[in-house]
Amino acid sequence: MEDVENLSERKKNILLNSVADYIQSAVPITSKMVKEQHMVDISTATLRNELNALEAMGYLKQLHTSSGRVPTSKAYRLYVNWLMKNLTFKGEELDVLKRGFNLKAQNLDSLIDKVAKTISKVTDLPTVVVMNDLKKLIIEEIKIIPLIDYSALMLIQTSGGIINNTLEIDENTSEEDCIESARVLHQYFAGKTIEYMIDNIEEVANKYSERISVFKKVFESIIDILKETKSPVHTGGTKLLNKPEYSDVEKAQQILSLMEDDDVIRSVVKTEDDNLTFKIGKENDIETLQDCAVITAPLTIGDETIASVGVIGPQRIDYELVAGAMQYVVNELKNIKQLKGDVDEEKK
Amino acid sequence: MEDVENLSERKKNILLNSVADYIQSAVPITSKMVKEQHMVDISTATLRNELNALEAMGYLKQLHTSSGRVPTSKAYRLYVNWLMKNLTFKGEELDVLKRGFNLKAQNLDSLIDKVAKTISKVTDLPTVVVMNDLKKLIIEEIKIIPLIDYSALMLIQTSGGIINNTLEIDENTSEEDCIESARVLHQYFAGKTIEYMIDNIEEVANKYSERISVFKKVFESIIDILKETKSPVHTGGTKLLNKPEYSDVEKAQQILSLMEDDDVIRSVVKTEDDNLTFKIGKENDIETLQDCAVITAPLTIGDETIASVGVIGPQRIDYELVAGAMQYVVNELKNIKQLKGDVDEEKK
DNA sequence: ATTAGCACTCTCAACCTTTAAATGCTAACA
DNA sequence: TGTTAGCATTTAAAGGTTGAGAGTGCTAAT
Repeated sequence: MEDVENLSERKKNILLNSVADYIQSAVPITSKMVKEQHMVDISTATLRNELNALEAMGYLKQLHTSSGRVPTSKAYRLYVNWLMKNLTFKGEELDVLKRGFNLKAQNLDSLIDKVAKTISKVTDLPTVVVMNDLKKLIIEEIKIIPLIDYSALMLIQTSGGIINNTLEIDENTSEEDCIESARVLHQYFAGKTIEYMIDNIEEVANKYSERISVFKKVFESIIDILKETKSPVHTGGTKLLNKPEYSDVEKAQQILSLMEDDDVIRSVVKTEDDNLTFKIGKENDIETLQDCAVITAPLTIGDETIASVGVIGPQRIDYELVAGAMQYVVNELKNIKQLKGDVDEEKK
Repeated sequence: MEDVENLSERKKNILLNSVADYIQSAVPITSKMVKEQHMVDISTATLRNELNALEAMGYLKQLHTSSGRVPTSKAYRLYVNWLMKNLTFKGEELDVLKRGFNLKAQNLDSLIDKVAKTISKVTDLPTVVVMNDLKKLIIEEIKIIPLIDYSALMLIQTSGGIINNTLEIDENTSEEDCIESARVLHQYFAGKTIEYMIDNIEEVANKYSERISVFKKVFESIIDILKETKSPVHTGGTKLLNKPEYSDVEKAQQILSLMEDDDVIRSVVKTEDDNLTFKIGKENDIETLQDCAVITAPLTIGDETIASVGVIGPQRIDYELVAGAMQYVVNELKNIKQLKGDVDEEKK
C-alpha cells in the first residue's frame, strides 16, 4: 500500500523535508520555500511540477488555487514510517525529560499522574492515561492499616504495582482485626488475580464473619473499591490553544470535551499493540479526531500492561519529539520492575 | 463607602435585577429589556433616565453610545453584598453536589483533588486549591510500612489530615526496622509540629543510627519529603472557554497560564479571612485579573486550616451558585473533624 | 527534463455602505 | 416634579467592493 518506491529520490526528498518544515512552522509549502531551503539549484517552476505531481499522488493538497500546499494524512503517514526507521532521540528536549522524570516506587495513582504530566510537558501537548482493567493483576501482598474516622488504608501489592485505597470500617474495629483480615485475605488470595478475589471474597467473608464481626464489613468495602473503574487521567489540555490549528475556540473545545468523555477517550487511547501506535487523520475512528493525530503506547511494568498513554494533537505534530519522549518513559517504566526482578532473584 | 442608601428603592430594584439578568445572559442591559422583564408599567424613557443616573453613579457603563449597559465592578460588589445577606442555596444545582461529594476519610492529596473537582464541576468554572504550609500541623501518629523496591510508605496522621508519602530505604531494611523507626519517631514527635520534627530529626537520627543502621537513611528521606512544597492543584481550566468573555483565545490563555504559575496563583488564592472572600474586578491585585472575579475560602479541618480554595471566572459569574457550592464543601470538611472530635470524646 | 515568463486565481486587508438597535434630549403632560 | 412620546443621533455588525500580493498552472523555449 505504501509504495514509497513510486517516488523518485527527489520527490521523496522534497516531501519529507517539506513535511518536517510544515510541522515546525505551520506555513503551507510553496515552490519558493522548497527552493530556498532545500534545493537552491532547482528552479521554482520545476519544483512546481514536482509539487503538482505529489499532489496528484495524494500527498499534498492546496487550500485554494493560489496557496501553498499542506501535507495530507498520507504524507504524514509516509513521514512517520520513515521517521520510525531513522529515529534518533532529540538530545536537548529529552534532557529536560531525563532530569524531571525519576521514578521512585510509588503507588499506581501517582505514577500514572507523573507519566501524564511529564509527557505533556515535554511534548507540549495534551496527554491522557487510561488504566487497563485491574482485574487481571496478580495479588502479591495485602495490608490493612487502621486510620482515624472509621477508615483504614488497604494496600494491595500486585504484579503491576501497588493499589492503595481507603476502606470504610466499623467503629469498633481493632488493629488486630485489621491484621487478621489482611492475613486471611493473604492466605486465600495471594498468587491469585484480583478478579478471582472479587468472585470469591464473599464466600470467605461468610466463613469468617461469625468469628470476627468486622470481616464482612471490610470485605464489602473491598469489593466496592475493586469494582470501580478508574477515570482516565488527562493533563495539558490547554496546550492545544497554543497551536494555530486551534486558534478557533470551537475546534479546541470539540477535542477538549472529547478528552473529558471517559468512555470515548478510553476507546481512543487504549492500545493492543506492543509498540508506539500512530493514528493519523482519517486513520482515527472518531469523527472529531479525523484531522488530528493520536499517538498511543502501552505502559508496562514487568509483565503487566497496566495502562495506555496517548498524546493528542493536530496532524502537524512533532512526531519525532513525541515518539522519543513516549519511548523513553515507557522504557523507564519497564526498568522499574526489571530492578525488582533482580532483587527477587538475589533473594532466592 | 457602599452607600446603598443613595439609591432609591426603584433604582436598587433595577440594578440588582439587571445584574442578575446579565450574569445569566451576558447580554447588555437595555431600557427595553428592563421594562419587559421587570417593570412593565414604566416607560422605556423613564427607565432610560434611571439607567443614565445609575451610570452617572458608577454602577453601569456603556460599551459605546448606542449599546446597552453592563455592570461595573461597583455594581457586582453591591450585588454580592446584597446576595450575601439574602443567600439561599440553589436547590437543584447543589443536589448534584450533595450526591457527588461524599467524603470518606482519605489522605490529604485525594481529599484536595476531590474538593477541586467537585467545586469546578458544580460551578462550571476553573478551581484551584493551594496548600497551606504543613509545618504547623501537629503530629498525632506515625506509621512506616515497607513496600517493594527499596521503598516504604510513611503515614503521618496530623491535626489536619493524613500525610502519605513514599520513602526510599535501604535494601536490607526489615519490617522490624520500620516499626522501630516509627516507634522512635512517635516517641519523640507525637504532639509536636512538623516544623519541630524537621528541626530536630537529625539529632534523633544521630542518636539511633548506630543502634539501627537504617535510621539515618529513613530520616533523611523524611526531611526531603517534608520540606518540599506542594504545587497548587487546578482543575477545569478549559471551562473558561465556554464563557463568551473568553471566546478570544488570547484572553483565555492569559488567565490559564496565570493559573499554572505556582507562585502567582498561590498569592491569588491564599486567604486569611475565615469566610468566603470575593475579589471583583479592580479589587484584584494582579493586572491580568482586573476584569475577573476570584472567590476564595479557607479549607479547615477541625482547628487546622490546611489549604485555600479559589474559583476564578469573569466578573459576570454566578455568585449565588459559587458561594453556595463553596460554602457547602467548606462545611462538609469542617464536619469531618467534628466527627472525629466526637469519637475522641467518647473514647475518654 | 528544465526553466523563464505570464496570465490567472484567490485570500486578505482596507474601505465603504446599509441596517437596526439603542441612546439622549426636548417638549408635552399629569 | 416625575413621566412619557417622539425624534435625531450614534454605533456596531454585516455585507459588498476594491486593490495588492502571493502563489499557481501552463506554454514555449532551451
